[in-house]
Amino acid sequence: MADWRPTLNLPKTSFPMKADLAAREPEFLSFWDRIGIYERIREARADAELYILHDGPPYANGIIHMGHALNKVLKDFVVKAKTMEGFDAPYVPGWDCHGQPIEHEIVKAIKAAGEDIPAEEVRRRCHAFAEEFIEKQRVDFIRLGVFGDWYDPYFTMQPAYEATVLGAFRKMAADGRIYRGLKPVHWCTYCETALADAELEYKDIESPSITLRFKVIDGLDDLRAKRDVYFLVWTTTPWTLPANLACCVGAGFEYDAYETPDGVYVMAALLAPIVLEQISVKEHERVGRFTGAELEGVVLSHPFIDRESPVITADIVNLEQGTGVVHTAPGHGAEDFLVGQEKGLPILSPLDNRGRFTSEVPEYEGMHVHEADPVIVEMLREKGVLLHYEESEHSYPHCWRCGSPLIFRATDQWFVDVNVRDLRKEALLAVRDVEWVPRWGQQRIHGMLESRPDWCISRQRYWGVPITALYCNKCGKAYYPDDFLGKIVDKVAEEGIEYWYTVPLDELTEGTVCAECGGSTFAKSFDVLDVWFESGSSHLAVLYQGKWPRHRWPSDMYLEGSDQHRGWFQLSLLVALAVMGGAPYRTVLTHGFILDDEGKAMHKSAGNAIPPQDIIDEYGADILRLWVASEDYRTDIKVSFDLLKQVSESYRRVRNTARFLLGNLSDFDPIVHTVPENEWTDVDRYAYRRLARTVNEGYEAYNKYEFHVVYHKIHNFCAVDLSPFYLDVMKDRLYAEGPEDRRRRATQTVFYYIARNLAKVLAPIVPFTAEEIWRELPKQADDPESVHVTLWDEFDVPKEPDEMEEKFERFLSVREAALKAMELAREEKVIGHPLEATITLYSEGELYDILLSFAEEFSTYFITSGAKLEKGKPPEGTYVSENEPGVGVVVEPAEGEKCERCWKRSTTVGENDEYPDLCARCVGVVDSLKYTDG
RNA sequence: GGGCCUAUAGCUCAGUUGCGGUUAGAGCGCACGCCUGAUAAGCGUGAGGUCACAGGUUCGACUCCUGUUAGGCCCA
Repeated sequence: MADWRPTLNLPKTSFPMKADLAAREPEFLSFWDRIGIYERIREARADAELYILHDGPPYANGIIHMGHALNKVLKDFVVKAKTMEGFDAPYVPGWDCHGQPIEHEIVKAIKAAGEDIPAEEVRRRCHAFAEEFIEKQRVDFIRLGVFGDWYDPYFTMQPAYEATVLGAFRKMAADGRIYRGLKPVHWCTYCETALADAELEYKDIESPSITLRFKVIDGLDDLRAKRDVYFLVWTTTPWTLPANLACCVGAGFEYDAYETPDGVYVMAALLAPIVLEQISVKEHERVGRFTGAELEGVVLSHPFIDRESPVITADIVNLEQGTGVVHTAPGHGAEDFLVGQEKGLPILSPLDNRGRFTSEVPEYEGMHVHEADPVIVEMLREKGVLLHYEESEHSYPHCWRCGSPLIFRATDQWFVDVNVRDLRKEALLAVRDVEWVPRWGQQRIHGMLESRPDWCISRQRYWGVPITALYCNKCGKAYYPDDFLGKIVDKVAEEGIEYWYTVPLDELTEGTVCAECGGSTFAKSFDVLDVWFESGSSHLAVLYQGKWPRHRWPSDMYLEGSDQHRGWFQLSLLVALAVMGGAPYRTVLTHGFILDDEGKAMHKSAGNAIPPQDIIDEYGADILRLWVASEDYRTDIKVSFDLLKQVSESYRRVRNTARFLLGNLSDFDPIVHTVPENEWTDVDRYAYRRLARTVNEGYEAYNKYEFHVVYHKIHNFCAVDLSPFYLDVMKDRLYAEGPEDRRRRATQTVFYYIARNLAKVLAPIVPFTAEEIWRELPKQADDPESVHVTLWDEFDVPKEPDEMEEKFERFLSVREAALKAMELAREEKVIGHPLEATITLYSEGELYDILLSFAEEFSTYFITSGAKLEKGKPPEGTYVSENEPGVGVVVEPAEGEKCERCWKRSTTVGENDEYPDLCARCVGVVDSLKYTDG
């Protein structure tokens, strides 16, 4: 029997079925590097409108995790999509370099080695540390297929950047937004230094837990008419009592007043039974009930100092323990401080650096706070205000260096006043003009801004941009006039922050006189700026400063995790409003966090983290990216190897679809063989329309940043329209007709459009695979080397499905019935392969007319050897369609013999003497090949 | 404890313009079958859902309201 295979046009391509992405992707990376893809795109879009996605800098202290990967991939989706939409979308990646975590690592290592290192060397090591991780992260980000200015990124430790940060500080100072004030910080009285949160070690300690009474001296007149009235207050830190300035109640809680033999006691209603028991009061009678809000304004007297302590409402009160009345010392607690700020309380912190009471508390002057608790408790007992005492164990912060218990102590700090020039109000307004994706982002940041206190911008650390002020040695007043700061900004721009540390003091202070006291000697400030102040200035350094060409202020988009509503989004906004008078972004897009497959947050410490590198090694960056695209990032998203496996199955479907298209284009040259649309067959037109809709809807979804919609559209197009229908049905035409058959060329034309546009619409999501498809694709004259330089093609299609589509959808529904009928026939062993069958469809009415227009191609669309349409009701016992009532399908074995070339059954097989095993069509084709092949 | 958010088949998502209306859809995976000219592919058929739970509004709720549960981010 002759082998007819050589006479068929079977698919031929070097595009492999197996992606082997882990191995192949690096080849594309070096290709992109070789052609300078980023610059290539810049050149191609030189005259295009700008679109600026400004990169939020990741912190340079570790290798990347899934959160980084998610964030950078989403950014890359936006940048690549905008680029293909026609914008010039430069992307300058950045890194956040200063700050406590890096300093902590370095200092820890120094400590472990027992070294004694000057601050200058600490900074040098921090610098090197940051550089090391920038390089590691850079390599990993590039590996993800992210395009950007990787050879010229921004770092917050670049001198120009540091100068920009100081410039922002200078501008705010000039506008009177900066002030110095007191704020409590964790303080070690032995090391005499402030500690950052990460330097705290929590240990359980025993401490006194006391309940005492504060006498009411104003308010609650009715009750006081008869008896003395007291509020019961609970605390575990008696030593902070000298700094008490208020007592807090919860506005919404209920408070009861109880008459007792010792006076009237006020406490939270819910806690009263426990408290009364504790203080051993057996006789009591409720004589009043108030809400916390009603108690605001009552004035208490301090139990042992001649001072008033007003009752105020605050949401720091809880009813888990104590009395529902909270002793409040704004100088000694973070919550107390915030309450104090809100209610306008002063800040009192009568302690010196070594933790000893100052002359502000004459009774205990010189006493160390760690000795004060028992002394104060004893005094309270003597005065008769102590109602209950016990020891209790609880978790308390200790110094990571010396291990001693810490205190909260108010210290001088630098602040940005959020009320000067209505900064906070401006922010609340600005937020309304920004597009938030998803929408609720606006509510979230608005809520945070509403309650935001002044911004404390100073830190007592080594590794950061110094607050370049002087302090008068005589009066302590800070000196930082505009011209002084201006000179320093210029120097830092050249030399970096080391300038400040190394410049001789004389050079700075020459001829300077303190405006406050006339003093002429000064000391340098060694506070550094909050790193949020630095990263919050990135828009100035990157967009405005002019170092990066083709940038402008403000940006079009900020894109970060939803935690940044409090962080970068908010602080960038404050800096931008203060310095530039507007928001630094037009759109803010936020994504959720990464969860494991059980929906639990992914943390290295929880042991459920999957490093991006593992995914790349096993599946490749395109799979990781496709996973990102498959999920709706607006909520938190899960990742697991099972999930990735699922994504890679979907990937294979799309890849194989592309491969099939490419395989059937091996003899197609678009310049020579393109067939105009008016010569296409109906199914080609329908397939092309499906392509047009998929692509247009895909671009629309890109525009709305709904990448999961793009993913599902493309996948559905491949898995519903193409593979099981158009591609399957066209095989006979492509394989068995002569190469130059006009209808075959028409289908190839559509295949070509599909493959080409599939590559384009896929490009932002799977840049490697899209490039691989593009490379295999027959080229047109002015096609660029890389798909990423191309522009998307918009398709002109009617908004609503037109008659052609509607008829086709209807036909496809009938086709389902035909397939079902064939499945039943297969079960009954009437047929095996569809080509062994012939089909008769019964229909009437309007549907008959529709089907009639498809009847000529029935056997093509059903992939059977024969098919015909009959008007009228189906005979008894025929399979009837579920979706299309009245449509019946009869499946019978096809007549004739199997053609050995095209495998269809035909009564024409055997008619030709020269080719007795071929059908008439194939005889014709083979005959014509004889002449063309010579 | 507070603010913001999430919850539809085993999995990923739709569910018709931020505003209620027949039997809640698709793909993947799974099971079974076909093919062996897309072959570590392709085709077909099928089984999977109390729309987290509980109330309420309504003629009617996946959709609106309240509460609960579970989870996330931020804060305390």
